[in-house]
Amino acid sequence: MDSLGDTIRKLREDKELPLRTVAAFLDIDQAILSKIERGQRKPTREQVVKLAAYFKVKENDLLVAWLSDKLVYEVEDEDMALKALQVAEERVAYLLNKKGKSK
Amino acid sequence: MDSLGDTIRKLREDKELPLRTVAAFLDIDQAILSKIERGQRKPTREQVVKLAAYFKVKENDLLVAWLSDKLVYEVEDEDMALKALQVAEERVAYLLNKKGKSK
DNA sequence: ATAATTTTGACAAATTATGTCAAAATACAA
DNA sequence: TTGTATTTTGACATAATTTGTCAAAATTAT
Repeated sequence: MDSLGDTIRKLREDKELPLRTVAAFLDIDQAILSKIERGQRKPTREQVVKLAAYFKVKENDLLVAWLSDKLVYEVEDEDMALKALQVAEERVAYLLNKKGKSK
Repeated sequence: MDSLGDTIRKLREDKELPLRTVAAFLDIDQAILSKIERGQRKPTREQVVKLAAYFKVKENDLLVAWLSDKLVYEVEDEDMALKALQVAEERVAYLLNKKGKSK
């Protein structure tokens, strides 16, 4: 699976658009978009949503990539990264279950 | 599994120590420790390490709880929280595998 | 070679995290 | 009760991190 940056770059290059154009749509400097595409910066949630609309791809797909990027970034230099992710998963599953039942 | 805050509170209460004492050891105001124990604030990594030493519990156990707290916090109000965690897990597993092989 | 695009890095602005403080609330003892 | 220790709360200050701009350097395409 590609990183979010790779995905965005591909989408942009497929349409042969310069950074300038997409960055203008996002209302940011092209320098940032360049960095986002190469994983040196993380886009905001709003930027991801805008990009999904702009490129007409599923918003959720891009958001999953964006969120998981952030998660990986948060744990990547920790020894117990995997374990922490597993524990987090358990807890989220538990929270979701609880919320589901309360309806 | 308990949250990190609950764990810390139990450890402190077992030894019948006031917030003041442990907070002094951490070199922070007791107000913050109170909030940490109730999950209103997140401790720093250094504070977690110090606490593990102070209470003589496994540092990794506390760090896993701390990290997973942060992960849950990061995704909790997103619909695709679980999916994002799973993707992140895959990626981390992949990264670990790669690192392992390069030795 | 030159024009367009992308990348880089120094810096600024905005946001979020971390902390202090003092007063209010709570628990506990006398 | 009354007083005393402890905990909690919230307003505010400070520090750290994120997000952004800008202009120049590097790269790519004509």
